[in-house]
Amino acid sequence: MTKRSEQKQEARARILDAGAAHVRGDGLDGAGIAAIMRDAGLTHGTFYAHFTDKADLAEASFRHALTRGRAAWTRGEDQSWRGRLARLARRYLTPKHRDHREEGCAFAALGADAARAPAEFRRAFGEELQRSIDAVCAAPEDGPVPERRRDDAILLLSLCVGGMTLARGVGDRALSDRILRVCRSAMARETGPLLSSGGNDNDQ
Amino acid sequence: MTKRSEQKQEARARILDAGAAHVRGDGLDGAGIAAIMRDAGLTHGTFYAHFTDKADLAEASFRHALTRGRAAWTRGEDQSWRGRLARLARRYLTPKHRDHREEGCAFAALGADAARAPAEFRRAFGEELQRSIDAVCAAPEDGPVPERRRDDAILLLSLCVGGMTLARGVGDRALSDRILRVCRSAMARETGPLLSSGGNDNDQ
DNA sequence: ATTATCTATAGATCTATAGATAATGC
DNA sequence: ATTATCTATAGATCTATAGATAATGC
Repeated sequence: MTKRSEQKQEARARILDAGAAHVRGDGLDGAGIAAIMRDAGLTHGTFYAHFTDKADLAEASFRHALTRGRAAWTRGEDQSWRGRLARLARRYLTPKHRDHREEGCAFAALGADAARAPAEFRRAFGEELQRSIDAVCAAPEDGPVPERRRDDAILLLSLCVGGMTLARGVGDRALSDRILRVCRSAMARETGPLLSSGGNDNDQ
Repeated sequence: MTKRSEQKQEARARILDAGAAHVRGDGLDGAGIAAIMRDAGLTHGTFYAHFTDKADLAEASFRHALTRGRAAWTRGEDQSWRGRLARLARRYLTPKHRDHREEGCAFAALGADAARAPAEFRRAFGEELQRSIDAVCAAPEDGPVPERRRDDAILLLSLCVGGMTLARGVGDRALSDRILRVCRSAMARETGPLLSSGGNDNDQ
């Protein structure tokens, strides 16, 4: 509203952008407040005027990253369930995504970290995953989402996260590329007629 | 050989056991040398008589965990490719495995950590993954492993790691159980006739 | 005499806080 | 006068090292 609160909100937005990048790039522990604030163009100490502590920032950055990611991914021509699946299959398991985890999927970037994180962060992880499942399933104009389709979304997201996790962990480039290729072509197969729901449960 | 070197080797084995548990439980960064040495029944300072530095222990612990895991998992009656697949499908995506990551699969426990680790660790990650792929594929008495079957192993391991990663990250127990259930039943389906290789490429 | 282990600590890193400064708003 | 930001630092944690101790082996 006022110029002052606008200034503060802009600062907070810059901290969140930097936080989302650092958390995905360096992990929940590895991301340091000093480096995040430097990237946000502020000094270290100011941090505590915006967030109560590091855990607060970690959760906000995680949610920020996923909200942005879903917005980018649900944007596009084909808003149907199959269209979204096809976009996921095409864009997720790529070398580009693998090589830029600081701006990629936060589930893959922070999967192992979340398992060790406090309950509050894991609650956020679950809520965001639920939203991502819903985003895969529900085109806005569609009716209620059948549970079988939700199961399919869970399966495909699991494959995406697992394939990306292994492809990123591996030092050998050839093996890493192969993991992406194998999982991507399975995605393409699955988003065809092989899903348990037949992939077209909404079209009967 | 001598009593002295035996004593040292036993100490090293205890450090490795403790290291494998801490690294999987607390992550590469979270695992502290002091706590590991305490669990091994030694004092902090002795550590450097056994390993050059923390990175050395991290890699050795990671390999130790996977070597042990494969030994436990390749033991059993049915040593065929389908038998091993079935065992993987039955035992990996379980609540018990999810709830005890300190003694479970190191790929799932350290997936995100590996992506940020130095090249040396990622080389180890790739080599161990290659060994695990081979362990899934190759029953000792079988002939040469067809590449299609290796692709299937990569796909199934990716699904295992991804499902476990998400199930562990999620705070909500019901959602976590659902992820395990969905991925496990897909595993069971895939280890049936749906794999690209037909699951029986060795039986024609 | 050698060596496996122990005690003590230096040095680096990181979170969080306290007090100062400078720009906005009444 | 209020508040967004900055400077400086306390306190905690962790890796790594140096020097001492005690058990084994020649």
